[in-house]
Amino acid sequence: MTTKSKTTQHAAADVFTAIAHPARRGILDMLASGEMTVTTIAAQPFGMSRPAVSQHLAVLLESGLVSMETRGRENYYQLRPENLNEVYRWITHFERFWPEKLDALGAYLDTLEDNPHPLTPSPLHGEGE
Amino acid sequence: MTTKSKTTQHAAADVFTAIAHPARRGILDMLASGEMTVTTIAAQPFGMSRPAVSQHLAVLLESGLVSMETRGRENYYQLRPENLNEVYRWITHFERFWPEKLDALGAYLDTLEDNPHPLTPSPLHGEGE
DNA sequence: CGGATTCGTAAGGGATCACTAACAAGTTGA
DNA sequence: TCAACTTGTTAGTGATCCCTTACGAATCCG
Repeated sequence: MTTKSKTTQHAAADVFTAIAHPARRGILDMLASGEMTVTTIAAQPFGMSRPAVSQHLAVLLESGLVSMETRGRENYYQLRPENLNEVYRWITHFERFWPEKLDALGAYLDTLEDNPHPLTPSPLHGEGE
Repeated sequence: MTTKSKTTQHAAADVFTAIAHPARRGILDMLASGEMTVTTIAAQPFGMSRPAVSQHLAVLLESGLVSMETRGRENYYQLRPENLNEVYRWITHFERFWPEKLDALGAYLDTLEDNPHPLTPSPLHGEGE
């Protein structure tokens, strides 16, 4: 049912907004090395407390850029780059200024969208533009 | 340049922040069809006044995503996709999850940064969905 | 069982953003 | 020169964001 107010801080799950914050990009960069817990991420010199990291992770989670898996008392966050495809698609929109090599990748990401990983809850890529 | 307080509203010229707003992306989409004036852009059903568009253009201008050229009493805004390369580069950072075709384009955009040739806007290409 | 972890979330305040209305400066054409 | 047009900018308000502190729930280990 798309619970609207889940985290009290934000209402939309826009991917562009999610990657707008440098800390959020840094978190995604870290997650590219493998799944991590909140404590591990917050241990890095991000300059903010663990709750702040947790809130950023909530934004990333709702935008679909990361996924969470609870194992014991630890929550492991994993990168979910498929949902980055919305940004990629938009940038590809300007491909007429660039080489056409982008087109091939765009098609590939297209197939990813049709056949996502079984873990992905696919939280609606609406936002018709 | 890099005058800090130029528009009173923002302080940073972050490209990620610039493309975070849907209206700003819409403006960039329009500019992909060719250079336009503020009046032409504001004439589209964006749902906001001309000053609002002007302020969004100021953000885009400072982020380097667009450039302005004053001709007579009209200001023509042109798309500057090379500066979108920062976003593209970051997304490429996750290329290990994607095909390696991205790498070639990244290098090409690198050369674009050094040699920004005049872009060739296709007037009215009918780029709709 | 009880203390130590790990974590998400509520509450609060400070900062920034986004928009509208009003104004001032520069340009065009008669 | 004067009126019309195009534009950027300022002031001001309402909303949103981001972070910290504090708290409660759940889990692991001795």
